[in-house]
Amino acid sequence: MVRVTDTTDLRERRRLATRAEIEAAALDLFAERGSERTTVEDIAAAAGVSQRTFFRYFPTKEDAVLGIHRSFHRAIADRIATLPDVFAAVAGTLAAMSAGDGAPIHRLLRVRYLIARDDNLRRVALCLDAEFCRNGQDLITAALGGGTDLRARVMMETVSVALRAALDEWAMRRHAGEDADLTAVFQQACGFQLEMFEKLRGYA
Amino acid sequence: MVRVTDTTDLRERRRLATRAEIEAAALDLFAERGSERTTVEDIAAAAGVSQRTFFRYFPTKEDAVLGIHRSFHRAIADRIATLPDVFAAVAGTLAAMSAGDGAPIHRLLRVRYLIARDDNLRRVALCLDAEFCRNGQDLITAALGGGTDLRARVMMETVSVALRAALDEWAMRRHAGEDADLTAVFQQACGFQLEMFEKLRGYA
DNA sequence: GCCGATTTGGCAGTGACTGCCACTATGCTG
DNA sequence: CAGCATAGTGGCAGTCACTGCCAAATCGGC
Repeated sequence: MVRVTDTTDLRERRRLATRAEIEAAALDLFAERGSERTTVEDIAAAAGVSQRTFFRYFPTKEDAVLGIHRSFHRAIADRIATLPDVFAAVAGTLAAMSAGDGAPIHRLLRVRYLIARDDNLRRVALCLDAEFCRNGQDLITAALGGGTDLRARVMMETVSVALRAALDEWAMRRHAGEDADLTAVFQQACGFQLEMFEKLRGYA
Repeated sequence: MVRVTDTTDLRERRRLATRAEIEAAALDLFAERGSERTTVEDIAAAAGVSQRTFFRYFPTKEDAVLGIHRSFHRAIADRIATLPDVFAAVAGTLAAMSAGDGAPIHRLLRVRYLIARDDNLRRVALCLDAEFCRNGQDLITAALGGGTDLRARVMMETVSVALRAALDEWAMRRHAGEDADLTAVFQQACGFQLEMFEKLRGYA
């Protein structure tokens, strides 16, 4: 996504270039000293723009690095909209991403690794996940028809747990040198959930 | 929890009274105009203290109303520490609370209803839930022994989903006049999860 | 009634973010 | 190619959350 070239409009190109520059600067600074010890002024200066301009591109400093996160959510939501099986939608997106040219997955890896070690960033990412769940919830209730809103919510948030945990685990393992597969880790996380409910069936 | 009397120390009593006053003021103001449209100055003035003093009692304005939330988490964590079955721990806490004198559950009801309608508050509460999950995760790995940290995380976060959804659903229903039972709603939420994984077993 | 510890308020400062205004650059039009 | 509407940028002032610091008041024990 977000290809800097591929557009004839100079203004548009410039805009995308600036955006990319800010994102890169934020990524570097966050990795270096953490998001809390980095000010918007720092990021803006590193990207060669004013603070005011920074806020025209991103609403918060955390948002500057969470772009892939957002597009990742969008990709999953698109799948959910067509086939309303949340597990399949996530697994499919993960597989498609792993099979792709590698750029998005590398961005995701870097950001997820950052998130895993940065409390502030993790909080913000968690809120984004919650937003994503609300969207997905609406898609599911729209597709499967109304009735219990609670069911759709629980479904979305439950896969979201497995997905989030898998992303963190994957990022940590990859950073440690292992060549972990995202889809595999996700399925492992789902496996733990399944196991929980296998035991639970005793109660209910 | 937080009994205003029951202490001989006058200072301590005063402190608790001030704390309770601030909490009540925040609760009222948040209910009236939402947490974002309420400033710390507003809360402090309503509670009859300075802004500086407010921040000696609570680190953020959102924290002023999330006290029960915290003690609720503590109660669950205590149970997990003794018996490391997360479902049982949550269900047990819920049952004990419902059976109690009613004060904590009414506070919880009010706050949860607030949270369900206030985006900002919901975000903060979600972050508290995440913190709670991290604690619980540590307790589980400590009790059940190490190995996969991922499993403990997934377990905690998965029950947390059911719990959070149940709390919201319960608060909404109760506010609508129905006399919904928290434990029952929680079990319903868990039931939806179980159902998900019953279908999932086809894939795996 | 005095002393040490606690609590409080005020004030200045930082950092996130917004609204406003003037300035510049772009790209379209005659 | 000059001229103009529009988009993009920077600066500035302002609000709000939150912190550190210092002085005044209060409390509890002697």
